[in-house]
Amino acid sequence: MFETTEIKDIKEGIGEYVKSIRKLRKLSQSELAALLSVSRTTIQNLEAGNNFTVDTLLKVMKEFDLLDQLNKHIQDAKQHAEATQSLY
Amino acid sequence: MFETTEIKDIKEGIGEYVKSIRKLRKLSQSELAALLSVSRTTIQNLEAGNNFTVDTLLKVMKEFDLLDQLNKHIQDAKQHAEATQSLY
DNA sequence: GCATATTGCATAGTATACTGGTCAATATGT
DNA sequence: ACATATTGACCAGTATACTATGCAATATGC
Repeated sequence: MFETTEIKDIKEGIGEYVKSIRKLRKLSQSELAALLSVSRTTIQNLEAGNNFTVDTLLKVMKEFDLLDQLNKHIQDAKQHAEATQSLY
Repeated sequence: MFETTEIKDIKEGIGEYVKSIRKLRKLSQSELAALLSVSRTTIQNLEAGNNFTVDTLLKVMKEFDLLDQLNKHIQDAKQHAEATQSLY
């Protein structure tokens, strides 16, 4: 049907996700921030669902070895879009 | 084994992906920018693989009805992380 | 070929994400 | 209970994403 998810929902979901994997690794916000060379405030805002840059999110995902997986998703999605394109 | 994908690769991949779905919808950068109430420069930078905010990316994905799908991915990933957590 | 639309890139000003710091409230461990 | 660590929230200053604009290079359509 129609889109029910809002941008705010996604940002909050990402924040909760980052928090859960950070806990999995038994890291404090300060420790994670230090690993990524960003401030704790940046981690705090990300986890709180405020606006942030992709660089910040991707630094987190790189730290947690999620970049290759994400890259596959993006490449698949791109291939799908380009395949659809070529039908016309 | 080890992570081979770099942050820059992801941003470029996202840029190419956005460009391909924009073309699918037969929109110019200016038209998409107007739909999202952002500047063409912002779309240009996103597609070029420069740094950008999640708000910008999510506005694009919302326009292309991709938020629900993205939300599912995030919730699944979060569930997985929390399930792993509870094993300890 | 030509005219028009679109794109890539640069630049200056504005908005805002990021930084570094502090403090109170809340967890955590002994 | 207590001491310590962690978190959430705020604030002032800095870095940078976003805006608006212009222009050259490249597509697109006639």
